[in-house]
Amino acid sequence: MSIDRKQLILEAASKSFTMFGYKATTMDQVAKLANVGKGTIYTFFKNKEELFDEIIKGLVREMKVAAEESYDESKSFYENVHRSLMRVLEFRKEHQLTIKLFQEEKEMGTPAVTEVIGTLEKVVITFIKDRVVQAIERGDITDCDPELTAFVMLKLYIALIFDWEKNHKPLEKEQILSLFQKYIFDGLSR
Amino acid sequence: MSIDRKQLILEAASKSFTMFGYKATTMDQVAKLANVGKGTIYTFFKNKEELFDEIIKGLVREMKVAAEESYDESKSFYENVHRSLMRVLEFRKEHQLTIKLFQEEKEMGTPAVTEVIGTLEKVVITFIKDRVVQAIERGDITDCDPELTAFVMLKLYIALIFDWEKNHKPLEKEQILSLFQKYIFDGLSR
DNA sequence: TGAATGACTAATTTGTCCATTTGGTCACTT
DNA sequence: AAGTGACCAAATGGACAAATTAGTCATTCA
Repeated sequence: MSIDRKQLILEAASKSFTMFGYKATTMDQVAKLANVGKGTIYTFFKNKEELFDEIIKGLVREMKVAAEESYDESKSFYENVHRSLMRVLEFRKEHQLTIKLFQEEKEMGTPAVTEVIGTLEKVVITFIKDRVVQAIERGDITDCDPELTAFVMLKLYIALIFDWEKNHKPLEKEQILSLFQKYIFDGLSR
Repeated sequence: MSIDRKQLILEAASKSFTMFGYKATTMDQVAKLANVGKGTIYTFFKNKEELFDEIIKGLVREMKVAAEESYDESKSFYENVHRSLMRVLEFRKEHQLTIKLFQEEKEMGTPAVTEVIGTLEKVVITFIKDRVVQAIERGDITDCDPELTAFVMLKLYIALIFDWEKNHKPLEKEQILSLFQKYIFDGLSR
């Protein structure tokens, strides 16, 4: 049996997207990186955008699995957020790709990237929202709008990961976690 | 004494920036709107960018005065944040301008606008930071990194004002205030 | 014989003019 | 002396050409 060409292509494309972004990676380049003919790519993927979407779908799937694995019914909501966040932050490769995509979205506005980020955010918010609903039912957290809460958590995460680095040195994983605790869970009041 | 032409120009430009953004307002247009000759503008302002900067300086000054007026030493930090936020949200005209600028920054990346927003954020963060330092000293809030806290507060504000509207109906002033209370001050924990 | 390929084509992007617009000046008016 | 708008140089936008890139398909070869 020959090597799995589809996998080779996915990995090559993923690497290229991470390094150069969506717009700047050419299909020729992906073919070269994957050591396959360009035509081969098109036997597995209808076009560039579908190749991109499949990579994102894979990323979402892995993230979801990771977040679900780290979920423990018996632990508190905060504990679970902590563990999920930790797991997500440890996905260096996937994380790097999303960072690159956020960059490209911000400074070039590539439509395919904008779209992907939109769905990515929707998926994440839906995921968090469901957990928030459970947490409210269980009485882990105070009553709140689950969608809005998920939205705020995601925005806080993005702000700490992407925006803070623009003018300051990056935050450590542990810092990000403790900031989540401080701002979202405990609050600043005495 | 004739009418204050400088003021006329500032108001006309401000109005035009608010309606069409920085790039799309022409100096001819501003002259027409202000009912002055184009040359007159250049007797008061070196160029378009300086005219823009003066408008922003004015906006910052007014905001600062408003925030300072609404500050009351005898009240708690949260109470003061509440009052300042309320005042800022009531500046319809200035608020409209900043919204337009944020839009232009996001979808066209006009350099002059990017720069202005950068300094605007710096000013706001410095302002909040100072208040946070005081609040910590007074024991109003738990110990925290003042800069990071100011950053988080600003980002939360921007997320609620600008980003939430992309996919949901705008939040009311009262909602925004209560969300600040919920997420930043009280926390979600029970 | 069918999976893989890369030369080929169509479509998109980039680069280069030129026409138009716009920021900025200044001789002239009031 | 303050104010102006015709004027000029610089920036911008649009039309067209050149170059790059996405996507196809006849050919190869295992």
